[in-house]
Amino acid sequence: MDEKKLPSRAENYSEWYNQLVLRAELADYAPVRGCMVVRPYGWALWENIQKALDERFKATGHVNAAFPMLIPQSFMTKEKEHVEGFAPELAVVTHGGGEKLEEPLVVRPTSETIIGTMYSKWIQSYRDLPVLINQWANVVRWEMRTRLFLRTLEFYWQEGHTAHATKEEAVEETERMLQVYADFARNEAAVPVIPGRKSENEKFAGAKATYSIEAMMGDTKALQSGTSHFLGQNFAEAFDIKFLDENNQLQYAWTTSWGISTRFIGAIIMTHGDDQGLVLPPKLAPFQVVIVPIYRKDEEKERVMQKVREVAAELGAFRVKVDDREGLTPGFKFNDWELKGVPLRIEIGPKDIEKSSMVLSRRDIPGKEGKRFVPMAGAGQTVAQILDDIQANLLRKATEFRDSHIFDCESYEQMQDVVADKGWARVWWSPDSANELKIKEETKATLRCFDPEAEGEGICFYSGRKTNQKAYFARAY
RNA sequence: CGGGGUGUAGCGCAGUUGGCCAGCGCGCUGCGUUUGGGACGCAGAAGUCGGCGGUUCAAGUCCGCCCACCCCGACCA
Repeated sequence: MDEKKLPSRAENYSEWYNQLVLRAELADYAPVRGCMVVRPYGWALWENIQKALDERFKATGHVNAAFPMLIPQSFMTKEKEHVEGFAPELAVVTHGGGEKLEEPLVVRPTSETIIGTMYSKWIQSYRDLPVLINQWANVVRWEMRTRLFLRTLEFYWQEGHTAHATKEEAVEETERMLQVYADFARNEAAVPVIPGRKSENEKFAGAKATYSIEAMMGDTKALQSGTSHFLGQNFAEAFDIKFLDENNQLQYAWTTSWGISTRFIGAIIMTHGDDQGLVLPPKLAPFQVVIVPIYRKDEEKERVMQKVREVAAELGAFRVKVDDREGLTPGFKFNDWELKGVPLRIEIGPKDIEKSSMVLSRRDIPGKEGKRFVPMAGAGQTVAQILDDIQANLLRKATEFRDSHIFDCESYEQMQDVVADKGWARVWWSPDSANELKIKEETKATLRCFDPEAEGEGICFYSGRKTNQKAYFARAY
Protein backbone atom coordinates (compact mmCIF):
# COMPACT_ATOMS: atom_id res chain seq x y z
CA MET A 1 0.00 0.00 0.00
CA ASP A 2 1.18 3.47 -0.88
CA GLU A 3 0.93 5.33 2.39
CA LYS A 4 1.08 8.66 0.68
CA LYS A 5 -2.28 8.16 -0.96
CA LEU A 6 -5.47 8.73 0.96
CA PRO A 7 -7.95 5.86 1.08
CA SER A 8 -10.51 6.32 -1.67
CA ARG A 9 -13.61 8.22 -0.65
CA ALA A 10 -15.88 5.93 -2.64
CA GLU A 11 -14.38 2.69 -1.33
CA ASN A 12 -14.12 3.43 2.37
CA TYR A 13 -15.78 6.62 3.40
CA SER A 14 -15.04 6.31 7.12
CA GLU A 15 -11.39 5.52 6.62
CA TRP A 16 -11.12 8.33 4.09
CA TYR A 17 -12.65 10.79 6.54
CA ASN A 18 -10.53 9.69 9.44
CA GLN A 19 -7.25 9.77 7.52
CA LEU A 20 -8.16 13.12 6.07
CA VAL A 21 -8.68 14.71 9.47
CA LEU A 22 -5.42 13.29 10.78
CA ARG A 23 -3.23 13.88 7.77
CA ALA A 24 -4.51 17.34 6.90
CA GLU A 25 -3.51 18.14 10.49
CA LEU A 26 -6.91 19.39 11.51
CA ALA A 27 -7.04 17.29 14.64
CA ASP A 28 -5.52 14.41 16.48
CA TYR A 29 -6.62 11.79 18.94
CA ALA A 30 -6.06 12.81 22.54
CA PRO A 31 -4.66 10.58 25.26
CA VAL A 32 -8.10 10.38 26.82
CA ARG A 33 -10.38 8.06 24.89
CA GLY A 34 -12.97 9.90 22.87
CA CYS A 35 -11.39 13.32 23.23
CA MET A 36 -9.82 15.28 20.44
CA VAL A 37 -6.94 17.67 20.05
CA VAL A 38 -7.76 20.41 17.58
CA ARG A 39 -4.48 21.25 15.90
CA PRO A 40 -3.54 24.79 14.82
CA TYR A 41 -4.73 24.29 11.25
CA GLY A 42 -8.08 22.95 12.42
CA TRP A 43 -8.42 25.70 14.97
CA ALA A 44 -7.69 28.37 12.36
CA LEU A 45 -10.63 26.99 10.40
CA TRP A 46 -12.77 27.06 13.54
CA GLU A 47 -11.75 30.67 14.23
CA ASN A 48 -12.95 31.67 10.78
CA ILE A 49 -16.23 29.92 11.48
CA GLN A 50 -16.46 31.77 14.79
CA LYS A 51 -15.81 35.08 13.11
CA ALA A 52 -18.49 34.53 10.50
CA LEU A 53 -21.04 33.50 13.12
CA ASP A 54 -20.14 36.29 15.54
CA GLU A 55 -20.72 38.88 12.82
CA ARG A 56 -24.18 37.49 12.28
CA PHE A 57 -24.92 37.36 16.01
CA LYS A 58 -23.92 40.98 16.42
CA ALA A 59 -26.14 41.94 13.52
CA THR A 60 -29.07 40.28 15.30
CA GLY A 61 -28.36 42.08 18.56
CA HIS A 62 -26.63 39.34 20.52
CA VAL A 63 -23.69 39.80 22.88
CA ASN A 64 -21.12 37.34 24.16
CA ALA A 65 -20.59 36.30 27.77
CA ALA A 66 -19.15 33.35 29.69
CA PHE A 67 -20.71 31.00 32.22
CA PRO A 68 -19.11 28.35 34.48
CA MET A 69 -18.12 24.92 33.25
CA LEU A 70 -19.06 23.29 36.56
CA ILE A 71 -22.73 23.09 37.40
CA PRO A 72 -24.18 21.90 40.72
CA GLN A 73 -25.88 18.60 40.07
CA SER A 74 -29.14 19.83 41.55
CA PHE A 75 -29.44 22.45 38.77
CA MET A 76 -29.50 19.70 36.19
CA THR A 77 -32.39 17.92 37.82
CA LYS A 78 -34.77 20.88 37.92
CA GLU A 79 -36.20 20.41 34.44
CA LYS A 80 -37.56 16.86 34.22
CA GLU A 81 -37.10 16.08 30.54
CA HIS A 82 -33.76 17.83 30.45
CA VAL A 83 -32.27 15.68 33.18
CA GLU A 84 -33.71 12.51 31.68
CA GLY A 85 -32.17 13.38 28.35
CA PHE A 86 -28.73 14.23 29.65
CA ALA A 87 -28.27 12.06 32.74
CA PRO A 88 -26.69 9.13 30.86
CA GLU A 89 -23.99 11.28 29.32
CA LEU A 90 -22.86 13.46 32.20
CA ALA A 91 -19.33 13.67 33.56
CA VAL A 92 -19.51 14.33 37.28
CA VAL A 93 -16.91 15.87 39.57
CA THR A 94 -17.11 14.32 43.03
CA HIS A 95 -13.92 15.61 44.65
CA GLY A 96 -12.33 19.03 45.02
CA GLY A 97 -9.23 20.09 46.90
CA GLY A 98 -8.68 16.52 47.97
CA GLU A 99 -12.05 16.20 49.68
CA LYS A 100 -15.35 14.71 48.71
CA LEU A 101 -17.79 17.42 47.68
CA GLU A 102 -21.07 17.76 49.51
CA GLU A 103 -22.83 18.15 46.22
CA PRO A 104 -21.31 16.70 43.06
CA LEU A 105 -20.62 19.10 40.19
CA VAL A 106 -21.58 18.27 36.66
CA VAL A 107 -19.32 19.26 33.79
CA ARG A 108 -21.68 21.19 31.55
CA PRO A 109 -23.15 19.18 28.67
CA THR A 110 -24.98 22.39 27.69
CA SER A 111 -25.70 25.48 29.74
CA GLU A 112 -29.46 25.98 29.93
CA THR A 113 -29.48 25.22 33.65
CA ILE A 114 -26.67 27.47 34.80
CA ILE A 115 -27.73 30.27 32.48
CA GLY A 116 -31.36 29.85 33.52
CA THR A 117 -30.26 30.22 37.15
CA MET A 118 -28.53 33.49 36.35
CA TYR A 119 -31.39 34.79 34.21
CA SER A 120 -33.76 34.33 37.12
CA LYS A 121 -31.60 36.78 39.08
CA TRP A 122 -31.16 39.24 36.25
CA ILE A 123 -34.70 39.43 35.01
CA GLN A 124 -37.27 41.32 37.09
CA SER A 125 -39.13 43.52 34.66
CA TYR A 126 -40.34 43.46 31.08
CA ARG A 127 -37.83 46.27 30.65
CA ASP A 128 -35.03 43.72 31.23
CA LEU A 129 -36.17 41.74 28.22
CA PRO A 130 -35.16 40.43 25.82
CA VAL A 131 -31.87 39.03 27.06
CA LEU A 132 -29.83 37.98 24.05
CA ILE A 133 -26.60 36.26 25.09
CA ASN A 134 -24.24 33.89 23.37
CA GLN A 135 -21.27 32.02 24.78
CA TRP A 136 -18.35 30.29 23.09
CA ALA A 137 -17.54 27.29 25.20
CA ASN A 138 -16.45 23.72 25.46
CA VAL A 139 -18.90 21.12 26.74
CA VAL A 140 -18.61 17.47 27.72
CA ARG A 141 -20.96 14.64 26.86
CA TRP A 142 -19.95 11.11 27.72
CA GLU A 143 -20.76 9.48 24.41
CA MET A 144 -20.33 5.75 23.94
CA ARG A 145 -18.78 5.93 20.52
CA THR A 146 -16.85 8.86 19.20
CA ARG A 147 -15.54 10.19 15.93
CA LEU A 148 -13.21 13.11 15.27
CA PHE A 149 -15.24 16.34 15.08
CA LEU A 150 -18.58 14.57 14.63
CA ARG A 151 -18.93 13.18 18.12
CA THR A 152 -16.25 13.64 20.74
CA LEU A 153 -16.51 13.61 24.52
CA GLU A 154 -15.53 17.24 24.65
CA PHE A 155 -16.46 19.62 21.90
CA TYR A 156 -16.37 23.33 21.20
CA TRP A 157 -19.41 25.31 20.23
CA GLN A 158 -21.37 28.45 20.65
CA GLU A 159 -24.62 28.34 22.53
CA GLY A 160 -27.04 31.21 22.37
CA HIS A 161 -29.54 31.62 25.20
CA THR A 162 -32.30 34.16 25.03
CA ALA A 163 -35.25 35.17 27.18
CA HIS A 164 -38.29 37.04 25.91
CA ALA A 165 -41.46 38.59 27.21
CA THR A 166 -43.80 36.87 24.80
CA LYS A 167 -44.17 33.52 23.12
CA GLU A 168 -44.29 35.17 19.72
CA GLU A 169 -40.96 36.88 20.25
CA ALA A 170 -39.31 33.66 21.39
CA VAL A 171 -40.71 31.69 18.47
CA GLU A 172 -39.50 34.41 16.15
CA GLU A 173 -36.04 34.28 17.72
CA THR A 174 -35.87 30.49 17.33
CA GLU A 175 -36.73 30.74 13.67
CA ARG A 176 -34.47 33.72 13.08
CA MET A 177 -31.44 31.92 14.42
CA LEU A 178 -32.26 28.84 12.37
CA GLN A 179 -32.18 31.06 9.30
CA VAL A 180 -28.92 32.66 10.47
CA TYR A 181 -27.40 29.19 10.59
CA ALA A 182 -28.76 28.25 7.19
CA ASP A 183 -27.40 31.47 5.75
CA PHE A 184 -24.01 30.90 7.34
CA ALA A 185 -23.85 27.32 6.09
CA ARG A 186 -24.74 28.24 2.52
CA ASN A 187 -22.88 31.49 2.13
CA GLU A 188 -19.75 30.91 4.17
CA ALA A 189 -19.26 27.16 4.12
CA ALA A 190 -20.97 26.46 0.78
CA VAL A 191 -22.89 23.73 2.55
CA PRO A 192 -26.49 23.68 1.36
CA VAL A 193 -28.73 22.82 4.27
CA ILE A 194 -32.39 22.20 4.87
CA PRO A 195 -33.67 24.16 7.85
CA GLY A 196 -36.64 22.39 9.36
CA ARG A 197 -38.43 21.32 12.50
CA LYS A 198 -37.48 18.10 14.29
CA SER A 199 -40.01 15.46 15.26
CA GLU A 200 -41.08 14.94 18.88
CA ASN A 201 -38.71 11.97 19.07
CA GLU A 202 -35.71 13.89 17.91
CA LYS A 203 -36.17 17.17 19.73
CA PHE A 204 -33.87 18.53 22.44
CA ALA A 205 -34.48 17.33 25.99
CA GLY A 206 -36.68 19.97 27.58
CA ALA A 207 -37.61 21.87 24.42
CA LYS A 208 -41.09 22.60 23.13
CA ALA A 209 -39.78 22.51 19.59
CA THR A 210 -36.39 21.88 18.00
CA TYR A 211 -35.28 23.02 14.58
CA SER A 212 -32.13 21.95 12.80
CA ILE A 213 -30.17 22.53 9.66
CA GLU A 214 -29.61 19.20 7.94
CA ALA A 215 -26.76 18.71 5.50
CA MET A 216 -26.09 15.82 3.14
CA MET A 217 -22.61 14.33 3.32
CA GLY A 218 -20.70 12.78 0.40
CA ASP A 219 -21.96 9.30 1.29
CA THR A 220 -25.55 10.67 1.29
CA LYS A 221 -25.90 10.34 5.05
CA ALA A 222 -27.44 13.29 6.87
CA LEU A 223 -25.62 15.41 9.42
CA GLN A 224 -27.44 17.62 11.89
CA SER A 225 -25.21 20.67 11.61
CA GLY A 226 -26.85 23.18 13.89
CA THR A 227 -29.91 23.43 16.11
CA SER A 228 -32.31 26.04 17.39
CA HIS A 229 -34.71 25.32 20.24
CA PHE A 230 -37.91 26.94 21.35
CA LEU A 231 -37.97 26.16 25.06
CA GLY A 232 -41.37 27.64 25.80
CA GLN A 233 -41.69 28.37 29.52
CA ASN A 234 -40.24 25.01 30.56
CA PHE A 235 -36.93 26.35 31.78
CA ALA A 236 -38.43 29.60 33.04
CA GLU A 237 -40.71 27.58 35.32
CA ALA A 238 -37.93 25.24 36.41
CA PHE A 239 -35.53 28.10 37.16
CA ASP A 240 -38.02 30.71 38.20
CA ILE A 241 -37.35 33.25 35.48
CA LYS A 242 -40.19 35.70 36.16
CA PHE A 243 -40.88 39.32 35.33
CA LEU A 244 -43.53 41.94 35.90
CA ASP A 245 -45.20 42.99 32.67
CA GLU A 246 -46.64 46.41 31.77
CA ASN A 247 -49.82 45.55 33.65
CA ASN A 248 -47.95 44.64 36.82
CA GLN A 249 -48.68 40.96 36.22
CA LEU A 250 -46.06 38.37 37.14
CA GLN A 251 -45.15 36.29 34.08
CA TYR A 252 -42.77 33.50 33.21
CA ALA A 253 -40.30 34.39 30.49
CA TRP A 254 -40.10 32.54 27.19
CA THR A 255 -36.66 31.19 26.35
CA THR A 256 -34.71 29.82 23.42
CA SER A 257 -31.33 28.25 22.86
CA TRP A 258 -29.33 27.48 19.74
CA GLY A 259 -25.92 26.12 18.87
CA ILE A 260 -23.36 25.19 16.27
CA SER A 261 -20.34 23.08 17.17
CA THR A 262 -17.00 21.92 15.85
CA ARG A 263 -19.06 19.17 14.26
CA PHE A 264 -19.59 21.69 11.50
CA ILE A 265 -15.97 21.18 10.50
CA GLY A 266 -16.92 17.56 9.85
CA ALA A 267 -19.76 18.83 7.67
CA ILE A 268 -17.37 20.90 5.58
CA ILE A 269 -14.96 17.98 5.17
CA MET A 270 -17.64 15.52 4.14
CA THR A 271 -19.49 17.92 1.88
CA HIS A 272 -16.57 19.11 -0.25
CA GLY A 273 -13.65 16.71 0.27
CA ASP A 274 -12.41 14.44 -2.49
CA ASP A 275 -9.81 11.70 -3.04
CA GLN A 276 -7.06 14.32 -3.02
CA GLY A 277 -8.05 15.57 0.41
CA LEU A 278 -9.87 18.53 1.89
CA VAL A 279 -11.55 21.15 -0.22
CA LEU A 280 -12.15 24.25 1.87
CA PRO A 281 -14.51 27.05 0.90
CA PRO A 282 -12.48 30.24 0.28
CA LYS A 283 -14.42 32.26 2.82
CA LEU A 284 -13.43 29.95 5.68
CA ALA A 285 -10.11 28.49 4.54
CA PRO A 286 -7.18 29.30 6.87
CA PHE A 287 -5.12 29.96 3.74
CA GLN A 288 -7.01 31.08 0.67
CA VAL A 289 -3.94 31.08 -1.55
CA VAL A 290 -0.67 29.17 -1.34
CA ILE A 291 2.31 30.22 -3.44
CA VAL A 292 4.77 27.48 -4.33
CA PRO A 293 8.10 28.78 -5.64
CA ILE A 294 9.90 26.59 -8.16
CA TYR A 295 13.60 26.79 -8.86
CA ARG A 296 16.21 24.39 -10.18
CA LYS A 297 19.45 25.83 -8.97
CA ASP A 298 20.41 28.04 -6.12
CA GLU A 299 21.17 30.92 -8.45
CA GLU A 300 17.56 30.88 -9.60
CA LYS A 301 16.28 30.86 -6.06
CA GLU A 302 16.68 34.53 -5.19
CA ARG A 303 15.14 35.67 -8.44
CA VAL A 304 12.13 33.40 -7.95
CA MET A 305 11.70 34.22 -4.27
CA GLN A 306 11.75 37.91 -5.00
CA LYS A 307 8.94 37.52 -7.52
CA VAL A 308 7.04 35.34 -5.07
CA ARG A 309 7.30 38.03 -2.42
CA GLU A 310 6.10 40.65 -4.89
CA VAL A 311 3.06 38.62 -5.79
CA ALA A 312 2.35 37.82 -2.15
CA ALA A 313 2.46 41.52 -1.34
CA GLU A 314 0.02 42.26 -4.12
CA LEU A 315 -2.32 39.65 -2.62
CA GLY A 316 -2.27 41.35 0.76
CA ALA A 317 -6.05 41.38 0.91
CA PHE A 318 -6.13 37.58 1.08
CA ARG A 319 -4.90 34.95 3.50
CA VAL A 320 -1.75 33.93 1.65
CA LYS A 321 0.83 31.29 2.51
CA VAL A 322 4.21 31.28 0.84
CA ASP A 323 5.59 27.76 0.96
CA ASP A 324 9.32 28.43 1.22
CA ARG A 325 10.17 25.13 2.88
CA GLU A 326 13.59 23.95 1.74
CA GLY A 327 14.40 20.52 0.42
CA LEU A 328 10.90 19.57 -0.66
CA THR A 329 10.02 19.15 -4.30
CA PRO A 330 7.21 21.21 -5.82
CA GLY A 331 5.29 18.00 -6.46
CA PHE A 332 5.32 17.20 -2.78
CA LYS A 333 4.10 20.66 -1.90
CA PHE A 334 1.29 20.51 -4.46
CA ASN A 335 0.00 17.31 -2.92
CA ASP A 336 0.47 18.61 0.59
CA TRP A 337 -1.65 21.72 0.04
CA GLU A 338 -4.25 19.79 -1.89
CA LEU A 339 -4.54 17.49 1.09
CA LYS A 340 -5.04 20.54 3.28
CA GLY A 341 -7.70 21.93 0.98
CA VAL A 342 -6.24 25.34 0.07
CA PRO A 343 -8.65 26.72 -2.56
CA LEU A 344 -6.08 28.30 -4.87
CA ARG A 345 -2.44 27.51 -5.58
CA ILE A 346 -0.03 29.76 -7.43
CA GLU A 347 3.11 28.30 -8.98
CA ILE A 348 5.94 30.65 -9.86
CA GLY A 349 9.14 29.43 -11.55
CA PRO A 350 11.84 30.71 -13.94
CA LYS A 351 9.71 29.98 -17.00
CA ASP A 352 6.86 32.02 -15.57
CA ILE A 353 9.10 34.94 -14.74
CA GLU A 354 10.38 35.06 -18.33
CA LYS A 355 6.80 35.31 -19.58
CA SER A 356 5.71 37.46 -16.64
CA SER A 357 2.94 34.99 -15.96
CA MET A 358 2.14 32.39 -13.33
CA VAL A 359 0.18 29.19 -12.95
CA LEU A 360 -3.08 29.20 -11.01
CA SER A 361 -4.47 25.88 -9.91
CA ARG A 362 -7.98 25.60 -8.51
CA ARG A 363 -8.61 23.03 -5.82
CA ASP A 364 -12.26 22.57 -6.79
CA ILE A 365 -11.36 21.41 -10.30
CA PRO A 366 -8.91 18.51 -10.11
CA GLY A 367 -5.98 17.99 -12.47
CA LYS A 368 -5.05 19.97 -15.55
CA GLU A 369 -8.57 21.32 -16.05
CA GLY A 370 -8.14 23.47 -12.98
CA LYS A 371 -4.83 24.96 -14.08
CA ARG A 372 -4.32 28.08 -16.12
CA PHE A 373 -1.62 30.60 -16.94
CA VAL A 374 -2.38 34.16 -15.97
CA PRO A 375 -0.33 37.34 -16.18
CA MET A 376 1.28 38.46 -12.94
CA ALA A 377 -0.01 41.95 -13.49
CA GLY A 378 -3.41 42.38 -11.90
CA ALA A 379 -3.00 39.27 -9.78
CA GLY A 380 -5.15 40.70 -7.01
CA GLN A 381 -8.19 41.07 -9.18
CA THR A 382 -7.76 37.70 -10.86
CA VAL A 383 -7.45 35.94 -7.54
CA ALA A 384 -10.50 37.72 -6.13
CA GLN A 385 -12.56 36.59 -9.09
CA ILE A 386 -11.40 33.01 -8.96
CA LEU A 387 -11.95 32.70 -5.22
CA ASP A 388 -15.49 33.99 -5.66
CA ASP A 389 -15.99 31.52 -8.44
CA ILE A 390 -14.66 28.63 -6.36
CA GLN A 391 -16.97 29.59 -3.50
CA ALA A 392 -19.95 29.65 -5.84
CA ASN A 393 -18.92 26.48 -7.59
CA LEU A 394 -18.64 24.55 -4.34
CA LEU A 395 -22.14 25.55 -3.32
CA ARG A 396 -23.49 24.74 -6.76
CA LYS A 397 -21.84 21.31 -6.83
CA ALA A 398 -22.95 20.44 -3.31
CA THR A 399 -26.50 21.59 -4.04
CA GLU A 400 -26.65 19.54 -7.22
CA PHE A 401 -25.30 16.52 -5.40
CA ARG A 402 -27.85 16.89 -2.64
CA ASP A 403 -30.81 17.49 -4.90
CA SER A 404 -29.95 14.53 -7.10
CA HIS A 405 -29.91 12.30 -4.02
CA ILE A 406 -33.28 13.32 -2.62
CA PHE A 407 -36.15 11.14 -3.79
CA ASP A 408 -39.86 11.63 -3.33
CA CYS A 409 -41.25 8.31 -2.15
CA GLU A 410 -44.84 7.20 -2.03
CA SER A 411 -44.52 3.69 -0.65
CA TYR A 412 -42.60 2.19 2.23
CA GLU A 413 -40.81 -0.19 -0.16
CA GLN A 414 -39.63 2.73 -2.23
CA MET A 415 -38.52 4.61 0.84
CA GLN A 416 -36.61 1.62 2.22
CA ASP A 417 -34.82 1.25 -1.08
CA VAL A 418 -33.83 4.90 -1.10
CA VAL A 419 -32.55 5.20 2.46
CA ALA A 420 -30.67 1.90 2.20
CA ASP A 421 -27.99 3.40 -0.04
CA LYS A 422 -29.37 5.96 -2.48
CA GLY A 423 -29.94 9.06 -0.39
CA TRP A 424 -32.72 10.88 1.40
CA ALA A 425 -36.40 10.08 1.13
CA ARG A 426 -38.90 12.94 1.05
CA VAL A 427 -42.33 11.70 1.98
CA TRP A 428 -45.78 12.76 3.03
CA TRP A 429 -45.77 12.13 6.75
CA SER A 430 -48.47 12.00 9.35
CA PRO A 431 -46.54 12.59 12.61
CA ASP A 432 -46.46 9.45 14.74
CA SER A 433 -43.65 8.72 17.19
CA ALA A 434 -44.30 4.99 17.34
CA ASN A 435 -44.22 4.64 13.57
CA GLU A 436 -41.05 6.68 13.48
CA LEU A 437 -39.35 4.29 15.88
CA LYS A 438 -40.48 1.29 13.86
CA ILE A 439 -39.05 2.82 10.72
CA LYS A 440 -35.78 3.53 12.50
CA GLU A 441 -35.52 -0.08 13.65
CA GLU A 442 -36.31 -1.48 10.25
CA THR A 443 -34.31 0.88 8.04
CA LYS A 444 -31.84 2.68 10.34
CA ALA A 445 -33.20 5.88 8.84
CA THR A 446 -34.48 8.64 11.09
CA LEU A 447 -36.76 11.57 10.52
CA ARG A 448 -34.26 14.35 9.91
CA CYS A 449 -36.72 17.21 9.77
CA PHE A 450 -40.05 18.30 8.39
CA ASP A 451 -39.92 19.77 4.91
CA PRO A 452 -40.21 23.55 5.34
CA GLU A 453 -41.47 23.88 1.78
CA ALA A 454 -44.28 21.35 1.92
CA GLU A 455 -47.51 22.54 0.32
CA GLY A 456 -50.95 21.04 -0.02
CA GLU A 457 -52.03 17.63 1.19
CA GLY A 458 -51.08 14.03 0.57
CA ILE A 459 -51.22 10.50 1.88
CA CYS A 460 -48.68 9.43 4.50
CA PHE A 461 -46.39 6.85 2.92
CA TYR A 462 -46.42 4.74 6.08
CA SER A 463 -49.76 5.11 7.81
CA GLY A 464 -51.87 5.93 4.78
CA ARG A 465 -53.40 8.83 6.68
CA LYS A 466 -54.11 12.16 5.10
CA THR A 467 -51.55 14.83 6.02
CA ASN A 468 -50.29 18.27 5.08
CA GLN A 469 -46.74 17.63 6.23
CA LYS A 470 -43.74 16.29 4.45
CA ALA A 471 -40.60 14.94 6.09
CA TYR A 472 -37.08 13.89 5.19
CA PHE A 473 -35.90 10.45 6.24
CA ALA A 474 -32.25 9.44 6.02
CA ARG A 475 -29.46 7.54 7.65
CA ALA A 476 -27.54 9.97 9.81
CA TYR A 477 -24.29 10.50 11.65
C1' C B 1 -23.18 -3.89 28.41
C1' G B 2 -23.56 -7.77 23.97
C1' G B 3 -20.71 -9.57 19.40
C1' G B 4 -15.86 -9.37 16.69
C1' G B 5 -10.72 -7.88 16.50
C1' U B 6 -5.80 -5.75 17.65
C1' G B 7 -1.54 -4.60 21.02
C1' U B 8 6.24 -5.41 18.28
C1' A B 9 10.53 2.01 17.00
C1' G B 10 6.85 8.32 16.00
C1' C B 11 3.22 5.92 12.15
C1' G B 12 1.89 1.38 9.26
C1' C B 13 3.16 -3.63 9.66
C1' A B 14 6.11 -8.77 9.21
C1' G B 15 8.06 -12.19 12.62
C1' U B 16 7.21 -19.97 10.42
C1' U B 17 6.69 -26.02 14.19
C1' G B 18 9.65 -21.63 20.72
C1' G B 19 16.30 -20.97 19.07
C1' C B 20 21.01 -17.48 19.53
C1' C B 21 21.94 -10.21 16.72
C1' A B 22 13.97 -8.36 16.80
C1' G B 23 13.13 -6.99 11.28
C1' C B 24 10.71 -4.12 6.93
C1' G B 25 8.35 0.40 4.78
C1' C B 26 7.35 5.49 5.85
C1' G B 27 8.98 9.29 8.98
C1' C B 28 13.29 11.40 11.81
C1' U B 29 19.07 13.14 12.07
C1' G B 30 23.77 14.23 9.17
C1' C B 31 26.34 14.85 4.41
C1' G B 32 26.03 15.14 -0.86
C1' U B 33 23.29 15.31 -5.42
C1' U B 34 18.28 17.08 -6.60
C1' U B 35 13.65 20.48 -7.23
C1' G B 36 7.57 22.41 -13.30
C1' G B 37 3.09 16.64 -9.81
C1' G B 38 4.44 12.91 -3.68
C1' A B 39 13.39 12.91 -5.46
C1' C B 40 17.85 9.81 -4.76
C1' G B 41 22.51 7.88 -2.60
C1' C B 42 25.48 7.01 1.64
C1' A B 43 25.84 7.14 6.92
C1' G B 44 22.97 7.16 11.50
C1' A B 45 19.45 7.57 15.93
C1' A B 46 15.36 5.27 17.78
C1' G B 47 12.14 -0.93 20.89
C1' U B 48 10.45 -2.26 29.09
C1' C B 49 7.78 -6.93 21.86
C1' G B 50 0.63 -3.83 26.36
C1' G B 51 1.29 -5.60 31.89
C1' C B 52 1.88 -9.47 35.59
C1' G B 53 2.59 -14.54 36.46
C1' G B 54 3.61 -19.56 34.64
C1' U B 55 5.85 -23.71 31.41
C1' U B 56 11.02 -24.29 29.36
C1' C B 57 18.03 -24.97 28.85
C1' A B 58 15.61 -21.03 25.87
C1' A B 59 9.31 -17.08 25.19
C1' G B 60 7.65 -11.60 20.66
C1' U B 61 6.20 -16.89 19.75
C1' C B 62 3.02 -21.69 24.30
C1' C B 63 -0.55 -21.28 28.89
C1' G B 64 -3.34 -18.20 32.65
C1' C B 65 -5.02 -13.62 34.51
C1' C B 66 -5.31 -8.44 33.87
C1' C B 67 -5.11 -3.77 31.04
C1' A B 68 -5.69 -0.68 26.82
C1' C B 69 -7.45 0.47 22.15
C1' C B 70 -10.33 -0.34 17.52
C1' C B 71 -14.80 -2.07 14.68
C1' C B 72 -20.34 -3.49 14.76
C1' G B 73 -25.02 -2.54 18.00
C1' A B 74 -27.87 0.64 22.14
C1' C B 75 -26.91 6.84 23.06
C1' C B 76 -26.03 11.59 20.61
C1' A B 77 -24.67 18.24 18.33
